[in-house]
Amino acid sequence: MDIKEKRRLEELTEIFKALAHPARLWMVEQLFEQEKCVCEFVDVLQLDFSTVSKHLSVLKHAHVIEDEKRGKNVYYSLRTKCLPHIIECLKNNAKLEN
Amino acid sequence: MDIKEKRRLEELTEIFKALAHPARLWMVEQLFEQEKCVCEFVDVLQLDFSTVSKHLSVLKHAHVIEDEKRGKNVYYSLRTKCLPHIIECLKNNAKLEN
DNA sequence: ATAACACTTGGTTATATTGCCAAATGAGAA
DNA sequence: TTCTCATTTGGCAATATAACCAAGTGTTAT
Repeated sequence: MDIKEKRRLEELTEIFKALAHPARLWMVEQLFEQEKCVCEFVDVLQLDFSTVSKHLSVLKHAHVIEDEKRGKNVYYSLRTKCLPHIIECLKNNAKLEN
Repeated sequence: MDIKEKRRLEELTEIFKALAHPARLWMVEQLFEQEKCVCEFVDVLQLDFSTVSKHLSVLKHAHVIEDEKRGKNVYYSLRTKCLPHIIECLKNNAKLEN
């Protein structure tokens, strides 16, 4: 396995890592429909503001979401457009297993 | 967020967690074409036999792969058939980013 | 300018993950 | 039966991740 292949795997892995947390996955799903600001997540998740912010940062670094500051708020939106489809695939797969 | 929704998120998260490691992701990709036994992975990954076995166990618990013992060997094969498609989606997405 | 607001960043502790080694298992060969 | 061979399991140390609190940043309101 060469260095380029290792890099490819690490980049892909970073996306899966970003999605591998219930709070992050939930936030990503919330963004399927429309953008949200950080405070909207904090209320529902019952996590510290800093914790939610860090989770969003992980998703942003993996290029799954992107942010835009407008006024006092930072709005996050979905960047990886195929994610709704991916989650649908996995959900259907899970059904077959039971 | 109710208990059922939490469970759904955790199950989905388990799949992403399983894929969130370079060695595991690589092994899964190797299974796109055909089944493999554990020793075939060990040689290339340069990891301990026990380590590879544990990685495969994680993927198996997430229902991403399945195993079948035949003779002296254990053969692993892909169970989540949509994975090649999913990885293709993410790869294309990454391209747009650069 | 100063205060309030919506975040982000730094630091710390608790918990989870990963890797190796050594020992256990289970099937086929001798 | 006893001996390999292929793999799994248990245990431990190193590293990574996740949560909170406190402090910092940048923007808007007063």
